[in-house]
Amino acid sequence: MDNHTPLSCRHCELFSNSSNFCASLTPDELKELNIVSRFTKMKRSETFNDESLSIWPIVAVSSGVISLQHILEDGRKTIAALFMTGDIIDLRNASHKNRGNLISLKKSEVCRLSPVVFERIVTQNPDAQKVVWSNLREQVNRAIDHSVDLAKKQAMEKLASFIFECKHRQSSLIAKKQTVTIPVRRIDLAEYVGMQPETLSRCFKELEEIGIIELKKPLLFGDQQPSSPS
Amino acid sequence: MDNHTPLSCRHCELFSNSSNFCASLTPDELKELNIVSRFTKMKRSETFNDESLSIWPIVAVSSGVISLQHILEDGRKTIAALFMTGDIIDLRNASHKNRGNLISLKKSEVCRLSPVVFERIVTQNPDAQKVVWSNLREQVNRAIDHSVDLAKKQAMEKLASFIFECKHRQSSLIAKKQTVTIPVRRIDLAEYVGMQPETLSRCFKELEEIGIIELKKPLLFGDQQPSSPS
DNA sequence: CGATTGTTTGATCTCTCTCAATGGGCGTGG
DNA sequence: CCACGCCCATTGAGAGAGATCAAACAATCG
Repeated sequence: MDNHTPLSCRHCELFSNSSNFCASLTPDELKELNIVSRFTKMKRSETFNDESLSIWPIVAVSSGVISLQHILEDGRKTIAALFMTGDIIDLRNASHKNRGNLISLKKSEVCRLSPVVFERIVTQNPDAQKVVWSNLREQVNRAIDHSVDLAKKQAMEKLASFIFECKHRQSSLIAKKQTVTIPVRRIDLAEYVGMQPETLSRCFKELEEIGIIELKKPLLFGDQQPSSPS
Repeated sequence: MDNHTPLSCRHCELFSNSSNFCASLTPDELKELNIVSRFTKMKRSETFNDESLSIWPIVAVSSGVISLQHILEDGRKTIAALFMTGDIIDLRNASHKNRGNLISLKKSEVCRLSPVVFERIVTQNPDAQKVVWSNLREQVNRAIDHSVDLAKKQAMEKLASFIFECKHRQSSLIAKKQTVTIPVRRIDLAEYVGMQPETLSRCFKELEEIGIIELKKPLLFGDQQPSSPS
């Protein structure tokens, strides 16, 4: 029965989780899309090059974290958005000027989709359309919420917001435990929330001293148990 | 020949400008949508109330500026996004917690659309679908760009970015002149770019002293002639 | 196991926020 | 149409939060 499923899709989160795009496709559509797509594993700091993006401007994130980075003239870097499992990155509109770079922040799996077939399927299949649109609106909301966080003056508030953003994104996957995994490095987090790594470190330290959170030892992609501030 | 066009649509920007949503509809679709929609004029600081938004979570902006404001517990206000002519605000996903308030920043005209009919038309009509989808992606990009601007440390850079954002949004409408109209008040602008009105005022002053820009006298919704910094 | 990269801590500086006060524009009401 | 009042914009002086610089420590990767 599973013979219809393309090999590279069998273990993919996007296919096996019903709320994701590929799970909403018919077997034929899935097969059709699979043929013109490229399933790719990425290491940390691996970047999508521009030629690849002009051919495949649509990227579905299967696992890991993909960042959209903007690099300013003077070398400052900013992580404008974070994409995680289930997100469909659509860079077709952004083609004009500095759209930024797509860079993986850890080991990730992505599927680069053919825009032609993708668009046809979305037009044909109402279920797929719903999923894509819902995800896109989700991205708008997240980006707007992120703007609000960045506009907030206090560094501590930004960090708290980020922790809750992580919790919110993970709540659908994991059971409701008091642990939040921060899936990126301190430096990346700092660039995402628009502050310096040093300041971020001080905030973590302060939160831990007050007793609001507790940091796991390995600290690399560490976990935390926050109660509810703000 | 124009008898098929609903009265309230005849002079609406969304109908008369081909790049907008209503212009992509068939006469029948337009009529159908018009019946279940509410064309509304809004004054400055007028707010969409929650009941209205739960019935009509989709708002098309015909003219003016609509802001999405988030109010924090301690009273600080943040303008998270600005919507202008052609934008289709879709708040269906945002229903969970604090989605913020939709507030008009000047005299505006909006059309509140029925989600049911809207969704059906978008599913049926590929042209309409393209327009809506494109606008949604545009909103994602704008929100992301805005995040980048907010993350930038320098106040001057934020202001410069905003001026160019205005220019970019107006370029499709007006001829290429060196004038940019800032469609909102100083206070609103300050809340949008995440700084204080005082700081903003100082930035304008400095830009003018350097000779980069020139402010029109009436200053209310004033114009400016920027050359190209950054 | 060494080299490299990331994280933390400390001290100093600077930009922006805050508070306060003045002046100008616009809308309201006469 | 004019006068009043309110809100917004501007300017100034002071303080605080975060940025920056520098260096030690921890962790990862080959």
